[in-house]
Amino acid sequence: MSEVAKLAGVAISTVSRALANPGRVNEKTHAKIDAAARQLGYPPNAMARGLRIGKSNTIMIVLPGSLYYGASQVIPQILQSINKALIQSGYNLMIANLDRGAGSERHILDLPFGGAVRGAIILSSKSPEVDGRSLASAGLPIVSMLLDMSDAGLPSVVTNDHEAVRDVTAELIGLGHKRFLYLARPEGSYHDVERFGGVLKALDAAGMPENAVVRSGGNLDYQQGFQIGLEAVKDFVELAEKPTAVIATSDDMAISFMSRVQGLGFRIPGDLSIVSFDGSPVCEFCSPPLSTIEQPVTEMGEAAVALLLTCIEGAETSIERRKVIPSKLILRESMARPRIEQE
Amino acid sequence: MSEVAKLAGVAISTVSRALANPGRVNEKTHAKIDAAARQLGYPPNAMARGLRIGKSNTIMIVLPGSLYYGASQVIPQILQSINKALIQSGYNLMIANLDRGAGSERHILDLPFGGAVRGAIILSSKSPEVDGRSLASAGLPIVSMLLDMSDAGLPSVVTNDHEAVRDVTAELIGLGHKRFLYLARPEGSYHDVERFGGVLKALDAAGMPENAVVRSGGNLDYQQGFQIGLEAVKDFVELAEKPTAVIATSDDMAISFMSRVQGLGFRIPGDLSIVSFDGSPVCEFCSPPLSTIEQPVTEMGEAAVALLLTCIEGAETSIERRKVIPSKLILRESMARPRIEQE
DNA sequence: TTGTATGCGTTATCAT
DNA sequence: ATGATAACGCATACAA
Repeated sequence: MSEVAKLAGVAISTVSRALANPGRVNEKTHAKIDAAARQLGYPPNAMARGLRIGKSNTIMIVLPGSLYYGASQVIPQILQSINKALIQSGYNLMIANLDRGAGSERHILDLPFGGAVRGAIILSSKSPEVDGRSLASAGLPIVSMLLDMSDAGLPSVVTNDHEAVRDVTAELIGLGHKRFLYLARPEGSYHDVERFGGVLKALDAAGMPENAVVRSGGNLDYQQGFQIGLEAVKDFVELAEKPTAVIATSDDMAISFMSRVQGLGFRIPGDLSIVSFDGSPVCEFCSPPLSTIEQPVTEMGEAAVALLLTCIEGAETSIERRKVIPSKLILRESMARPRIEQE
Repeated sequence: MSEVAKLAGVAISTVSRALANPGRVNEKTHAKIDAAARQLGYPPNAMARGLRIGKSNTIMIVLPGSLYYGASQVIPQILQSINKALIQSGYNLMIANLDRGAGSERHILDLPFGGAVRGAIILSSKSPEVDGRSLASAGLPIVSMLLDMSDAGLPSVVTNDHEAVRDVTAELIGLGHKRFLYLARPEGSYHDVERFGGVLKALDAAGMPENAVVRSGGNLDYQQGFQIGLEAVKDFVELAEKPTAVIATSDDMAISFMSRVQGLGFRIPGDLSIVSFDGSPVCEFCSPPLSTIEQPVTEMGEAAVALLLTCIEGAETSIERRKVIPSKLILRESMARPRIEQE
């Protein structure tokens, strides 16, 4: 910077002003400085700037390991939309994986406490915590995504999990289905509560009993979606009264379930209708093409960034605590009327 | 840090030494300093440290937009393995998307030139370049991954694209196949050259003519894998002499091709054998289960990190220019003998 | 082994 | 509107 100042014939502080505050410097000198900077190929030093102003321009995304598996595109799409939105506002994106073991938690916490990051987008219900330090205690703006953590004080961006599942269940009921198999996420998790609640709501609205739906997979703490689908097939074959519709809470579960259950001779959608959650592009090419509830992850990513930047840039106005972006049901051949009317 | 020094009753420089160079300080004082630091919850400031030593501890991964789509898990798996390996060595991972438009290129270049990153892992053949600045000219250690850029002077981590495709083609020939359809990546790209070269090599070795294989999809510059598969179906139906085997260069292409072509009444593997590339977990649940060449992306990520850190930490020894990690052919039902012997 | 002092590149405060 | 200067938090050369 001092070289730029020398070449432009001004003081170093003037250069700083010209490059940072576009308004506070004479137009002519500004032009001279710009020219000098370009000529010298002057690159502003991010760390010096960060040290001086006490703030970084890096945002951290906290991803649980469980999100990394499967055919859905949530991780790539989210990363892409978030990064794009951040760059437009002059921020960078840093990845923080929340794996098992204190090592990753410590690393995640070192980032904000070391002043390296300015804000965080978190996609996990459990926030890292070690040695009494937590993400929240770092005094860092945090936005939750996918999961509603607004009760814990975190602005959240979610989709309408409950209503979407309720609606598709109602749709299945309307088609004539009376017994359901529900492939669950870990029991008690946000998504499990919301989505299974949607099933129960629809049953209730139709005057059907809660035991019209059988759960599978929810007792497993952490695993691949494909595995849940395979386990669910075992549960399915043991059921005396076979469900005619399956509601899966991820495309992976649905895909492995469908594949295996077809191998056992069950016809889809003849014997069994299936609908799942996520909206992976690959669902279109399953046989039969799989109905799925598409999560608008791109929009959710953009909304999360917008919310986070609002927190960071400290708009006086009270920030939104919870933003819901509706999902979209994509109907395909895997859903139909049950072939055999029950009872 | 000064507070820690005061509490421990030592000078600030001693604290610095104790925390950075574990050897150069008395054991007793070290303990005192550690205690004081813990008591105060002292977090070292990453930016101040970076400014002082002139180096950052952040690594950048440059991802082309084209990698983001599809059912394969390359992006998540690579990110996970790279990040894990980096953390173990005390580095952080920053994402840089190489999208179309100069905006993203400029942003990518600002990172190294601004001193924000210490090294880069690049998964694209075209390195960003704007205003005469390029990634290479930033004087930054760079490692290429997936693509062999060792000719351009970049240490590279790749899989054995050529040999893997050659071998699987030979396997198909051994099964009795005589005509092939090849679903290509963008023509002339590294992967296209390597993999299609493998097909030709196998044909040659079997004394078969080059026109035993028909290419599809390579004329398209940039698009989703699924789309290539759909286009290929159009090409396929127009062929007078139908191939009996399809070699796809991504699972996405294979999945959409297989889905559509089955819809037209072709039987797999009866009428048509299919093998693809990537090793996505979802292939196991296709109907029929899809043979695929599994890219060892996790090991490749780890190797890329190891290579990059070698460059950074400047081992005197000459660094490896090209590391090949072999892929693994996963044979499933989509490959079989052709039902109808030709001619 | 430990303390003192300087500088990394930038921004902000205070003069001019 | 611009220039001089201090300070951000840390690491190191040097002195003790």
